[in-house]
Amino acid sequence: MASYGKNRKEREKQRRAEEILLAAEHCFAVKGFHECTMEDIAARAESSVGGLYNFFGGKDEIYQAMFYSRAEKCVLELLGKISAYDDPYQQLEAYIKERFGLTERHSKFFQLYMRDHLGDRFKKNKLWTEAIGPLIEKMNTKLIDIIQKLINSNVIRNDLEPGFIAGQIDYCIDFFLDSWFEDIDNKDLLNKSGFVIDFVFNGLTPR
Amino acid sequence: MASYGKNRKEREKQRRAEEILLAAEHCFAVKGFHECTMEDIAARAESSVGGLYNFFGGKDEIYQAMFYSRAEKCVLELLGKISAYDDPYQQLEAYIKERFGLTERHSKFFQLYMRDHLGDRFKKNKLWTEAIGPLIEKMNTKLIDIIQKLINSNVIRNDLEPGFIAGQIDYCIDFFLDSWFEDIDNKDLLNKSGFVIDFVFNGLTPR
DNA sequence: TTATAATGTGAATCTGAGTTCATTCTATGA
DNA sequence: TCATAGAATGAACTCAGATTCACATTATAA
Repeated sequence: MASYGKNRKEREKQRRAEEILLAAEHCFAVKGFHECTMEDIAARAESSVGGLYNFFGGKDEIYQAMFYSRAEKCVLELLGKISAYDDPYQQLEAYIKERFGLTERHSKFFQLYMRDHLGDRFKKNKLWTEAIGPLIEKMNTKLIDIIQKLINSNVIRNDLEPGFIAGQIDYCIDFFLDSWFEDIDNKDLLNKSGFVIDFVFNGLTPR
Repeated sequence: MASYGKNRKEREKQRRAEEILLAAEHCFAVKGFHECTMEDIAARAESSVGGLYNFFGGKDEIYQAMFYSRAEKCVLELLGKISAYDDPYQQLEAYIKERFGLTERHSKFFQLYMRDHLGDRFKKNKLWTEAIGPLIEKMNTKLIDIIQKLINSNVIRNDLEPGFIAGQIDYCIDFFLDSWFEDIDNKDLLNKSGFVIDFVFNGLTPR
């Protein structure tokens, strides 16, 4: 049957495209966007340079397709984990734990994210403003929402902006992530979430 | 007198070279290393492309000369401010305040630093490992030293690694810096140092 | 089996940007 | 005034790397 075969072809093509994205993810993460060549990607995808163009329009398109699909997946996973809880404190814990989990599971992507996109934020290019930005916004909104509930129930002090608190929590997490990347297989990240909770709630003052 | 004229020439050359670095600093900060061309720099320095090569060996050399001179200056300024105090708590305050001050005074440089070097850390290139790394190390050692004293005198709790605390403080500061860069002329940074102190010492728990 | 479409290949082409260089300009010092 | 050295200029050169393309291979469907 014609349509059956066509569907299989479709899936096959999808699969091959995904393999290319996987290769690209690795190469971009290791070298950064500019230093990574189409040959690098082709080699890792066990393809020829020209072959890549059967699936994507060019280097930029590969980068964007790969980057966006990863970012979207991460955000969905994160929101999924949070929604397993009703209690906002547990949600906050889940958020922090899952930030670590995501980084462990998608370490290549986050390596790339840090490498290229802490700079790209300033560039305000299309990929960022139209695709990635909204995703991050969505996550941030969720976190602020949780924090607001914790303020209302007097678990968190009420004299600070929820947005400010959300940012500070994220940066505390980022500290661990950055340290982890500098010595990637030494320590397991998941266990660090307790430290973050402790630090952001109790601070440095002795008890 | 010959030697007199020669010295003036020297100084003139120095001055012109510094102008070029200033132009380069701007261009690199705005576009990032790869997107910034020699023509961009030449235009901003009111020079021709070829003219730049009378002062520097090439694009890389310009970048490195500029980057290192800025980094060195910043570290010296920071250490200078700290050494004005004997009391470690005041030193910590001075550190935080001066981190903000530096960023305000050298905003171009720090914009570039964030753009390119949060990625370059992973690259471990020569500029980083031999020049910038040691500078940062020096600053970090100083901060850890201060924190250790505060732990000893029971101003800071003693159940956390000083290195960990130093990192967390830096990341709290970075949060403000990043926010500032996203809306650069809105808020004055200097006033934020109180927030950092408050947050890292008291945390989120209501009093 | 064979026609056809899809995919793979890598050498050739194109492009953009860093570097070089022959030449011109400017300032110094005799 | 004139000779010389240093600086400025920008067109030409070079080269890495993205893209294209003519051709080969493979898989599907009749």
